[in-house]
Amino acid sequence: MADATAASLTIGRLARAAGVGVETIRYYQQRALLPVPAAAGAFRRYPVELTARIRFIKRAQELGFSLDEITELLRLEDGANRGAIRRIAAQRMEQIALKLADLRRMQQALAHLVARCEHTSRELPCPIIASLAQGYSAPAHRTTEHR
Amino acid sequence: MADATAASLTIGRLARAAGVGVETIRYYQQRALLPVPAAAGAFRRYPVELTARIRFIKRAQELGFSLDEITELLRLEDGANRGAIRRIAAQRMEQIALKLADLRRMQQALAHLVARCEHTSRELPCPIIASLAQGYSAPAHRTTEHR
DNA sequence: TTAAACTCTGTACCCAACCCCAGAGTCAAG
DNA sequence: CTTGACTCTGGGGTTGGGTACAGAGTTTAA
Repeated sequence: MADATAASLTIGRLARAAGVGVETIRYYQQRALLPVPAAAGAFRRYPVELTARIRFIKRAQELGFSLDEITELLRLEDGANRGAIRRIAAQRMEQIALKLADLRRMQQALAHLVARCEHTSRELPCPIIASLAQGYSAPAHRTTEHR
Repeated sequence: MADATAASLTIGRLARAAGVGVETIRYYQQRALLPVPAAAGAFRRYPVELTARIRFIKRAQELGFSLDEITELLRLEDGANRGAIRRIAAQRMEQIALKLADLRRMQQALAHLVARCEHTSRELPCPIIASLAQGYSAPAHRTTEHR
């Protein structure tokens, strides 16, 4: 008769309850996003409350937070330090703004090229190709995006 | 006598001329984005024209094309098949549009949360945290299964 | 009671686009 | 002719967020 107060789940049930895979839970444990309960017998048992914690993580990911950022948020989970929480959110918004600007630039450039390509006579070279062949900007230092 | 028309470079010089690392060139060779010239003596020699090809690749990357897409573009480099070229560009624009929509949703959600956080009394829980704790929308797949 | 379904630990692999290193050979300037 | 800068091949590692076994032990429902 285990205690009736803290219902507990096997890792598989917890995973299903939270809508993730077992491996994900173990991975989060490695990343210290989730606690590793002491084994009761051969297998570990997980309090149901962890379901909410996993959902928290997943929801934050939907908003684009990295697991590192989520670790921070989780550290502030009690909500006591709103300044810190808002700072993380603001940082994330700034990253988003940068990425948006980036994508809008690409979109513009592409739209421009495609439009030109549609209106250029077949005798002239394709403007998309031509532009790519010429327009490479600075080799200042590699600027390939990698978030 | 070696031809005076086709000046040739060592891989290091080519890399510097194109503004990339030697490793990058070798990598592009593996990906068949660049030809591997037959070795003349112990080392290979690269025609200067490859500089333009590398710049083409880099410029296309700036516009967000993947190396796979660039391979396609390079296959169409002569510009004969504009329809195909435009299709690739259009695909890329669609990817960008999707990503933009995605980011705008995130931005909105975050802005909303931060604003609420700023205007909520200190007695109530921080809305950012509270929302994360609750709002997770379950993923369609993987309820029971493993694939 | 027995077989399916689960859990444990540990390691390896996936993607993209490279970067870095070792060790041996080679080329070119002084 | 030496020395230092380069090139070759071949392998490994990086980041992020996981996924996929392998092999052994355990639980549980029929």
